[in-house]
Amino acid sequence: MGNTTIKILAKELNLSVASVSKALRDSHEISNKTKQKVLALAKKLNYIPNPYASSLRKRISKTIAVVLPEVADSFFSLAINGIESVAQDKGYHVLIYLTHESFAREEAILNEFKSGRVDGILISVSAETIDSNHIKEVVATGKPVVFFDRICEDVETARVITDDFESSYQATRHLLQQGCKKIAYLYTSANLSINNKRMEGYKKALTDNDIKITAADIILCDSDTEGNYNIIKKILGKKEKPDGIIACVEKLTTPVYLACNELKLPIPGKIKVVSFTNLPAALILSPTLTTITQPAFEMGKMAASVLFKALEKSNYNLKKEMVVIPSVLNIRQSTSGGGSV
Amino acid sequence: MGNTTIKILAKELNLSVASVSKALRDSHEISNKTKQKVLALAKKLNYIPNPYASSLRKRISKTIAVVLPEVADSFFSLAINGIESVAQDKGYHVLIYLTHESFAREEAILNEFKSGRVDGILISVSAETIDSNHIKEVVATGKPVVFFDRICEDVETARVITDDFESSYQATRHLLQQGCKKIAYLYTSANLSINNKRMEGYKKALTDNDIKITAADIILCDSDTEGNYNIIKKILGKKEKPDGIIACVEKLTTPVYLACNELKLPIPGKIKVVSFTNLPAALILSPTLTTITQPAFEMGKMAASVLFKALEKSNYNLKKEMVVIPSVLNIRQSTSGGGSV
DNA sequence: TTTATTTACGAAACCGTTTTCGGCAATAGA
DNA sequence: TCTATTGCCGAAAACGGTTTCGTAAATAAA
Repeated sequence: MGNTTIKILAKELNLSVASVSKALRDSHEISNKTKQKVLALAKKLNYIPNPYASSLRKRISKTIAVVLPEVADSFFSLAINGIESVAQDKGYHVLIYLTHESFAREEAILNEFKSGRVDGILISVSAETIDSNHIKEVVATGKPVVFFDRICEDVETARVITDDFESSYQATRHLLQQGCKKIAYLYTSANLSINNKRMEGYKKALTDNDIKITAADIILCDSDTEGNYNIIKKILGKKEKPDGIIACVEKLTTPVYLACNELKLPIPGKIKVVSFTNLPAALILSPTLTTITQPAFEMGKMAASVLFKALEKSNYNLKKEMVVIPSVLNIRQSTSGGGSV
Repeated sequence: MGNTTIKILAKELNLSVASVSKALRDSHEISNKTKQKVLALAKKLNYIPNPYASSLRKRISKTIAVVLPEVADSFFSLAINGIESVAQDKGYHVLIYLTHESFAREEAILNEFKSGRVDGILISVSAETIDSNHIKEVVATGKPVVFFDRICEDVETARVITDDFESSYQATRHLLQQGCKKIAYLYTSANLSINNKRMEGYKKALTDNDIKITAADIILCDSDTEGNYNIIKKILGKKEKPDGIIACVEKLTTPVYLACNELKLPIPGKIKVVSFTNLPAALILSPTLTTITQPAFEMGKMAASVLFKALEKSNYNLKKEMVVIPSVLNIRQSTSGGGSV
């Protein structure tokens, strides 16, 4: 397709390709008069530089990668919005990759980044990711990598996270203050940094309040809603059932509510519920849901900003960079009352 | 960063770069013995081809673009999952662009696609998009474009949509059957194909049931939740208030429920509600929400599949291609009862 | 006036890969 | 034995920009 190239512009203007290239990049080596002519013709012919030719020569792609587990829940949706908005501002393009929580895919994707396809990487690791060599290898090439939300503790690079420990601690304490005696902690993956931090916060709040931690109250859930529903129903069906629940990811919210409805366990009367979620619908659940909302958009934006700082000044040191943006506990009906109906 | 290139492999093996290149692409011109040696060394040195060099030479980028208004609600999140899954299967990369419902951005983004950065485009147009020349221009270059969900009627290219008219008709009829006499239709943008189709379905259902259409019942909403809340509250505060609501986009759900709560208007007792949404939380709202759920994931997947058909066989004709994947009406409590509490 | 410097441009190499074309040797066919 | 074919490989020209370096003319400095 007869796309206009620099060569065409050059011929048309009786200039060399070198001069045209420089004129387009506003080089001081080119007179204003010539620049005007070049720009005018470029505009007239709707000249659009071939990005790959440019990338090849300059060894810069003006592209970043965002690798995510999935874009199913509202957290990553909002994060993408944040990331994309700053990327667009900076004139960068964003490639998106989903690992679907698979370590193998994550490895393959990261490996490809050594090729120079992208200038920098934003990543939130999969739930299967225990080993982090694939990431370390990319970091070792000098390409800036910034973690957001789900990080690998043992990789020395920038991270943008929220205060998982602290917010989980607060949520647990809140439940205790509301009269809960036996709080269950629901999670979905044993090796995610965020889950561990949240679990630690939960445990700390319990021990700080002289409540001993019961292994049976820490419940590993499934990945599908149906399975989780059954798991939760089983837990809540026991004689020694919890009177409080912390759901550490958004998708556990629905099965929890469903199970409570099914078992005729009134929230917050018999059981109080708090969930890590960004769902706007928390406001219209019945009862309205007490949530810990993560600053998803801000985290995406911040992660991208940190990345661009590294891209713009090559000497910028990402190793020690760490930004913590606090989550907020929104207290609503699902945890109200002092244990009474 | 001393990335291994074909040149390095060639020197190491005493071969020409041409031969190495051919060996890597499994050309018949190269003996098996040589291929083995090349592959072995490539693996050993973790050779990763420079994608931009390849793209430049082959004039193929192995990349597609997905342009979306935003990734805020669950529809586009699910669609991205669908798209990405087939792209990854095909070995393609996906660039994501958000227009944030701005026509100007959409234009700029589309214009850039003439450069060869991407091989094909998946697009759901912005709410501001009335004129479609920017899309026609890209189509005219021969680059495959497929619309999904939000289409431009006047651009001749493939489209993957859902049955907006039909499902809206069904939803409206359902409300009528449940006893509604005055149904309000809430929408957010006047020039979106999907909104128009839905509105037509709504109108047709009314006239088919001998109910005359009242302009005041067709309500243009805002883009922010706060504003919508006020608008809806005003509508529902009037003496001649509706007894049924169709919310044509997901984000209208929360303000509708909030307004009803605030005004002590029981759902479905005084007013019945149905919403176009994919929110899993519809199940745990109180009352549970009757929804029209769009096959978001499937639409994304299908749109990508259609695009790849065009990418794989260049003679494939997208002009007439059109896939309609039906939405489904999930009847729940928010529309139950014959008008009684 | 002579020399030094600046201005404005062009030739050519280069980025890493792909592809065309040509050629040499080994094999097959006559 | 001589020719035709096949198998295997390399030289070189692309792809479309960017960048280095050289240079002629114009200007400034001496």
